[in-house]
Amino acid sequence: MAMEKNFDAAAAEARIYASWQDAGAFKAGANASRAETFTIMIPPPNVTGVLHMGHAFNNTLQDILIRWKRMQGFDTLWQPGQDHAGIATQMVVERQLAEAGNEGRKELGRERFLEKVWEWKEKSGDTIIEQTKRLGASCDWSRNRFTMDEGFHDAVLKVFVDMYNKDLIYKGNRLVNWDPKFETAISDLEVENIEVDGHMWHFKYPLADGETYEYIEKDEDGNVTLRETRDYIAIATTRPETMLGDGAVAVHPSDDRYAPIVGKMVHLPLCDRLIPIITDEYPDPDFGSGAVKITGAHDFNDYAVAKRNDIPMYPLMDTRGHMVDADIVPAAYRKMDRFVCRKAVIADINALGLMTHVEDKKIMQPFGDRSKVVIEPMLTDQWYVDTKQIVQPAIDAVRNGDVKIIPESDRKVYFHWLENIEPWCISRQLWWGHQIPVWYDDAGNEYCAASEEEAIAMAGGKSLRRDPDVLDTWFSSGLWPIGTLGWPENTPELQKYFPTDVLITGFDIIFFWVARMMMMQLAVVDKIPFHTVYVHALVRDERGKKMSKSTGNVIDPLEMIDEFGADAVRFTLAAMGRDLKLSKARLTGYRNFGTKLWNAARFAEMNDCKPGGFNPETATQTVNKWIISETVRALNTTNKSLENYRFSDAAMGLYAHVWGKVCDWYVEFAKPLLQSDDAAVVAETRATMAWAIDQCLMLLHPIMPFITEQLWGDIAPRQKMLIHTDWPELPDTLIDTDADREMNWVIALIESIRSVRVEMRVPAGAKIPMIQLQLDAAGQAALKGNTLLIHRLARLLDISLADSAPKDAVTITVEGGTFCLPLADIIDLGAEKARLAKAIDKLGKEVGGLKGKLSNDRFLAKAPPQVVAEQRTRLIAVEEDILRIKVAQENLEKMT
RNA sequence: GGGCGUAUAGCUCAGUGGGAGAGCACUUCGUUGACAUCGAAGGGGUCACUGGUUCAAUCCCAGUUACGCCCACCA
Repeated sequence: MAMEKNFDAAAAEARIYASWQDAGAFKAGANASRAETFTIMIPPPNVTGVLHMGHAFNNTLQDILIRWKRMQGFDTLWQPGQDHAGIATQMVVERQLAEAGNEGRKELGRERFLEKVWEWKEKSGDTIIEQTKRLGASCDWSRNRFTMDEGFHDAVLKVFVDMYNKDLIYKGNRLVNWDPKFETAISDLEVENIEVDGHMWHFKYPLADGETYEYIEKDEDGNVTLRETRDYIAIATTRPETMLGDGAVAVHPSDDRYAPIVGKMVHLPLCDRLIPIITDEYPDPDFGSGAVKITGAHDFNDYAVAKRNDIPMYPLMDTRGHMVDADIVPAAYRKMDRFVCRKAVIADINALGLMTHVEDKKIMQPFGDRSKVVIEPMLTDQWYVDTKQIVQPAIDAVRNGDVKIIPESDRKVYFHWLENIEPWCISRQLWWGHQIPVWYDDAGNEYCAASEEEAIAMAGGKSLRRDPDVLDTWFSSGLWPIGTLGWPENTPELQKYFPTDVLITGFDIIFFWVARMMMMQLAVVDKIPFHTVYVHALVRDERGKKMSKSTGNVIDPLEMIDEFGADAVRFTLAAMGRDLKLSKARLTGYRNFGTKLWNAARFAEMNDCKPGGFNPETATQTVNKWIISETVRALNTTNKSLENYRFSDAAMGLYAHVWGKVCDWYVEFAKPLLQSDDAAVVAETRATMAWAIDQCLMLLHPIMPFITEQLWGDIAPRQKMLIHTDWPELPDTLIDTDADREMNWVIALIESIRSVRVEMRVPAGAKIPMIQLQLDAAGQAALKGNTLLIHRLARLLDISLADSAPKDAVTITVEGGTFCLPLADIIDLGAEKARLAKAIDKLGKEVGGLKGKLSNDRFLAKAPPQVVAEQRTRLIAVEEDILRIKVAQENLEKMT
């Protein structure tokens, strides 16, 4: 069997993935050889979603950990699933219906619309699963769950009922963030405050009955700066249309300007209504006029003021943000859209001569994160989780270390939010979702139960109607860890895999999801949902911009997989570290890395390097002992990096090992050994080569599963697929420091020779002689043991001995010795002089620094002895090197 | 307004209280029996600025500047 020249990722990936699945390789507990479990819950993507780079990144990290632990023999479970994503999905389906020219949601009615959503879910729900598979994700798909599965649904309702019964969930009439596009309440987290260009309109509200007062403004020193008689109070607003719902004008109690008129009434323009001037701590005397119109039903601050002062609140708008058709709104404005109404109000205030001026102003405006329309505070009945009652355990668990958040800085973000938590509005006026399990009788009494039958029974057989609202999607995803494992049944899986080990997620859902899972799991089963939360950054484009469809800078992971292969995409994502700027150049580089590995394996195959039965302890050749040592180091680095979630360290460490050590040096070193006359040397080197490459495949498998699995099978018949092969366990006793030192010396010598050759413009193909001038015992041993390698890699003709350098020779210094290359015909004296001068200069600076330190008494007195010794040793080495170069310089002088 | 974070080579980023690193890009050379998706050799950095702690600071501390992000009800 001859290996292809390249790994044809496109052809191989699907086949390899299928072979894993056919073998049940991903199943919970597959390949388990120990009792310890390792569990990860996938952050469930939207069921109608498509895979984007964020998913690709997130899933890659999870898969790396799962594959690593699975190979180590842990009883692993990577639990996959999808979220029903209430608003997002309802939005998608509504858009689909509209595009297809079908009846809309309202025309269809709730039941038929939900049928459409389920149809859509069945049709498109597998898309993201198939896409996730292309990435190589080794989830246990046989356990795939959906947040609206029957069992999951039951769990969600049970939690609601339990929390309702414990008064952790209540219904309240208060101001909520209302999305006029989707016509539903949303939670604080779903509101994005964005700074926009806006205006501040300054109005006059006339005092009732034509009353006047003396308005006096003073500066900081108490000097009067303005004194006039006014028959009005000045107010300012960014939202003039809300004035129709004003219930009062508030001023600060300490504000002397308005003291004369506190308690008096003003005539609300455009409305036939008198409203009082009240005092409250809320108005800031230094801002605007210091007087604030109070619209309790349409502003969160005003709501609080109105509550405190018992000011009536007048809801002005309907669910779509249109002015209501009711007495509170003057006839002219009824049914108007809120923004149309704003213009009309401004025009009419102007016409009345009550507008003093308009100010251009940057204002913060709330937008729905999905709908992108301006959020309207609305007074409605909604269901709330009384988060303050359940938040403390979630704070404590992180505070006391039961749950680790990585990186640490995100702990602060987590604490800050939880310590200032507000009640969580969980009802949505949507149709797609878990319908709230509360029924009402005609008198309006509530019956909360897991089923209609129970509710009716509770109501004594009365006929009931169910609350039409559904739950916030995050209420159900907050139960993801226990819900997917079969809670409330005490399933074997729940007992075994819960609490889970690590949650890998983006920082953008720390509040939405992580914090809520913590609160919910602790509230429901009194256990933490996971031991560790690894929070990663957002994937950005190469200029650091957030990828978004509207910016048009989205890099589609599937296209990247098509172009570069899943392994390259995975390696790139793993290697990028915490900050994620994605570029094709890196993808190309890591695709090339796969090819490099492939070619190293081809080399091994061509040279009859067959794995099996090799015990690295038995290696005798220094070169082989050296690569074994390096392999142990690579293993240790990989383990340590992955244990600490240092994915990029793991990836880059393996890159450096495979390319920089195995391919650049070991393969080259092995070539002469493989041609040795000594059959034992050939056999050992073949075995070591095969072993070293096998180790690379095993270590790389979690990051690059496809190419490594393919090579694993191609190289030899195997007992098990690579995915289930035991992760290497190599003792540190295999690290041979003598071999290490020797090979590093050899490498340094070869590099020096090569460097001189290039600088002296020796033709790359030319073989040249080298003269050994002086060499210590260690050097002699290293040289003797590796003559063949040095000859070949430095392209030497021979090595001879001499006491002094001949004319026209270039000196090479290495630790413990001096060599020279006689280059009579080619040497460029000027270039050589410059080279030596440069080397001396560099070393001279270092000597200066070292001597400075070592002659400093305070350094000698206070620095640790070990550091002092180090510096001394180093000084000696550098000085020796300088000496050797000086000899070379003298030689050169003699020649000229 | 509050909080958090970042500043190291042209680019993207590692890193450590004691000799400044990697990948990519760049320059020169190369049909070396695995690999041109490659090889060899190079150039390139006041480690943002200022001050402090220390025998010693790119690293620790304080401040400054710039950028990024999160949270927040200034009408």
